[in-house]
Amino acid sequence: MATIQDVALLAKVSTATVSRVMRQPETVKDATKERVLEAIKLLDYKPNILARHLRRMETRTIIVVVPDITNPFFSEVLLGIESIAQEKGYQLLLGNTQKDANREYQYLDLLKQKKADGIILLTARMKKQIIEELAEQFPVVLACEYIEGSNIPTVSIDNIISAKKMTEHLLRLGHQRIGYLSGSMDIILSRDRLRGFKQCMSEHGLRTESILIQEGDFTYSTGYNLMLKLLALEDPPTAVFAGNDEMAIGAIKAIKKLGLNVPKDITVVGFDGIQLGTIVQPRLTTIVQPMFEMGVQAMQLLLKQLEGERVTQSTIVLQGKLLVRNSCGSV
Amino acid sequence: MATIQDVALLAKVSTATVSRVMRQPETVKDATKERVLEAIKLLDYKPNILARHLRRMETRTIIVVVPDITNPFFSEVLLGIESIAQEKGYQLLLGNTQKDANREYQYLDLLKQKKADGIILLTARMKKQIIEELAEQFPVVLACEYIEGSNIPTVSIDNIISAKKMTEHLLRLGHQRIGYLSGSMDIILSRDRLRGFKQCMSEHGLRTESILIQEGDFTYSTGYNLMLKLLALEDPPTAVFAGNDEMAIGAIKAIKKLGLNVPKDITVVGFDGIQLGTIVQPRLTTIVQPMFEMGVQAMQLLLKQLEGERVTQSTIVLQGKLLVRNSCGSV
DNA sequence: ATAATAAATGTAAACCATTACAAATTGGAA
DNA sequence: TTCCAATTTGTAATGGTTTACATTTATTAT
Repeated sequence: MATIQDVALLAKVSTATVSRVMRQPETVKDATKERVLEAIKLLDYKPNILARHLRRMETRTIIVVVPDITNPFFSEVLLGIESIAQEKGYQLLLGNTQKDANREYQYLDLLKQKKADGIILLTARMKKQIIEELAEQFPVVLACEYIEGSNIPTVSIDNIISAKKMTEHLLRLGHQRIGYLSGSMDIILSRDRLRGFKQCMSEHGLRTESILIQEGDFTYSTGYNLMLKLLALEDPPTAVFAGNDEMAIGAIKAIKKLGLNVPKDITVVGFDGIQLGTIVQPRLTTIVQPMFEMGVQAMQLLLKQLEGERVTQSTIVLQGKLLVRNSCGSV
Repeated sequence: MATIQDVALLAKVSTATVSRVMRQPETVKDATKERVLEAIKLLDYKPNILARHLRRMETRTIIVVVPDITNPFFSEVLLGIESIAQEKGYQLLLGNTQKDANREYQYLDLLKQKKADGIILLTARMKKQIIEELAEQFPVVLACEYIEGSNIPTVSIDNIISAKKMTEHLLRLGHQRIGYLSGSMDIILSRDRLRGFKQCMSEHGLRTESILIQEGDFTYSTGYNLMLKLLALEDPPTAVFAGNDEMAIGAIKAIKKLGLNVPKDITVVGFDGIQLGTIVQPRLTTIVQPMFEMGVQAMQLLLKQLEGERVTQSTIVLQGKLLVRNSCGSV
């Protein structure tokens, strides 16, 4: 494969000139430029990006750490990130972790080793201190999940307020006995959603029975299983709020399995706004998160840092929207 | 950030020795090794991967070109690729194209520029000749889609045989008038599936009416729309074979919309075996592709090439499995 | 003790593009 | 024509690691 030397030789100029033709063509005389371009074409020369990376100490690559690529929620955020990255000439290194915190650390190392210029974390189960130290030295953005009491740049929605909105909707429909299917409690965002639910209930003078609150892990199957549990109660809830759409859909399946109807017998609502919610029967009432937009904003926040701006105290909070469809019986 | 020089200085050895401690510890005396390791720890030294890349002319990165990351089929294949890559210490550079052939070319360039050691194409809409030239020089693997009459290493299922299996199943159930919803015809795999369908029909002495064969683009919405079209016929089919699950699910939705029942009134079957097929009502009869396994095999095939083996004429054909569920009424 | 071999370490080139700085060329003004 | 400034081009150092080859040190056999 041809190097810049070969081009220089063929075009009878120095390597510096060749480099300039590629990076700042204005500074090279037209005649020379043409000779060089011709040589480049002739040799099918492609600059070795590794050498450039080393010399310029940047890779035009960013790492995106994702807990699970097969989760449509994350892939939508990823798409948002990608759209901006692409536009600005950055590549994405996929940091799939399968929810394993150890693998998160591996990607941090990769960043330290300069394999990438920055990192976007869609999940952050690592020790707060470690991420903060990293963020001092490298461009870091948290998206979706965040870290309590840290001032690392973050993009998310307000899960507490959003969960309240949904709960209020259920209360408006007359429900009083509401079940809650939570994601795993070691994720801040599960806790926030549950908090919003509980706050809203108590603000309306209603107690939340702990038996009605079940902890799952955001998957379809736990939604299904936990719902069966709730249905087995002596006095099952009249409505169920699931911490995400997948669990809600699992819950609906469980209800149907027992020959009951959603929303006639039991109302089910979700959280996230994935496409699947429009396909299932009945269509799922949910909180729509601006997934793509979150990705876009996260990338833009990272870009600022990549361009040398010192970004602190910048937490972008987007709106979650209540989307009423059929699964709550109000339409 | 500390360099190898700093470590060498502190440990009072040469940079070569430091390098060796990191790559072949056996060749360094224990006492020296310890001194070096201590220095590394003390300075929190992380080798600059860019320099290593340049020197060794390898990046331990591979590009995966995906037409659409939000498609669950591809993300499952991606997961398979990732599992092996991870195991062997390779990173994945995400090559999302949004089905745009131009963007495929961009990723080829990236490979030529040495940003990665190899490439796995989950989509290949480029000119055959260009890919073949590339494959001469770099490790390339095609997965899922393939290129006709090319001997680039490929992993796929036999779409013709699989489609035949499904068609036979429908015929066994007594259907004679079968509709077919195809993916876009410019994709080889759509053509293969249709071919399998047609072959099977004619082998059983049945004609395939062209009005019953509709071309879509593998999306839920075209499945829906095309199904409405078929239902509007004077003499609609008693069964519909969709070229993929998404379209099948769209078709089911359309049938339900008109107040008809699947499978009682019309049978619908799909192709792929995505998780969604188990969630919809009725559960979808389909051909299950071993998505994860395809990813695994593709990565292994690439690995062989990365390790210097000259892989030719190796086309891995996996089995698609007929999975009978409720949507065809035979259970 | 000495030679021969093996093991451990060091030296310096290589990887290739970029860029600070120096040198050469060009153009215009006096 | 001469000089100065602006433009264009070249030289060589730089980035940090790896590794072929050379050298030194340790080990074994005689």
